[in-house]
Amino acid sequence: MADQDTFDLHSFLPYLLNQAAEASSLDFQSVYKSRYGMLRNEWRVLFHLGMYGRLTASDIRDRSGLHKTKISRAVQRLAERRFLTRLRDDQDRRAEHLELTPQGQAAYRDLRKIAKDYDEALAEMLGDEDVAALRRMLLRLAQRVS
Amino acid sequence: MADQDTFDLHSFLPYLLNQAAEASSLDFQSVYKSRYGMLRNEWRVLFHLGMYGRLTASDIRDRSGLHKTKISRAVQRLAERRFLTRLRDDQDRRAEHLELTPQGQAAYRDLRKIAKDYDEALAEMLGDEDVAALRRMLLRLAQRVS
DNA sequence: GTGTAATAGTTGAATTTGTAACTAACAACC
DNA sequence: GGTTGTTAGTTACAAATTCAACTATTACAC
Repeated sequence: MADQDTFDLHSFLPYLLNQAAEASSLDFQSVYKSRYGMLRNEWRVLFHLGMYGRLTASDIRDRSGLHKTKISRAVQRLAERRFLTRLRDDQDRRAEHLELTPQGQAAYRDLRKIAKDYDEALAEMLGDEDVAALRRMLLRLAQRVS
Repeated sequence: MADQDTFDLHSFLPYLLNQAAEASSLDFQSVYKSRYGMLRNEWRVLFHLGMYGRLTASDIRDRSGLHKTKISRAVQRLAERRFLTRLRDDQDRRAEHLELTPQGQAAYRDLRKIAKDYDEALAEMLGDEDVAALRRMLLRLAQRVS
């Protein structure tokens, strides 16, 4: 059992990444969940629309890597709750342009502020570590892993 | 829309962490799924037992942070497939001691080798970045975020 | 001992996610 | 202008996760 080999689960990158991601997600989740009853995919869609303005579901998929069914359902719920409006494209009637309502924009600005503060708190927690290098490495890992 | 403020979703740590974690998890998932038909919680339980030897479900919960229902169901499936055995404790008959079968140990060693190689490939992909610092920071974030 | 609380682990119902199939609209080719 | 292929987005069904309730056992107080 547990024969000798230098492997430690707790320094295995996929495991570490998951633990860190889960912990920070849960923290931030409690914010958008309690304040706006949103789910993870919903705040992601909200943020994309908040940052880039009017987009179609496909635009969001291309930018976020989120699967189209997740986007479809997130958009549905956000529309029901009047955070965004859907506008059929006249040229291509398959596509829909999504845009935040004033209420959606307000929620975006509110959450963006909180996200920013939270991000800064995380960075501070890392003390004198090189947080810029952390972001660089995470981006690298996210972009192409295999 | 998108009014001026310095916030970028793509450098937001919880978002980056999730993207990186998801990408690397999916990669590694394809290994244990195709080779042993395991799910994520199952390889985690397998690894804990492989590394530490005989443990109870509660031990695993304490060490991994996994929820007890996930552990319960993972153990059930691993036992069905003869990767581990369950032994009722005589002193405390609520508790069960879990231990890998020879087959479970073989799977563990096989996956551990692959994990190690994969981890090294990830580190290599990061080139001359400070991977030790990355692990340190992730551990820090995982341990207590808020 | 008897009653109450705590712990180990399981189960069931409600949500959420993943996968694949689907509809509708456009594009391109003949 | 009809056939074939592609794209936008939705829906249906299966699988996985969450949450709360549950059983069985132990611990503690009196």
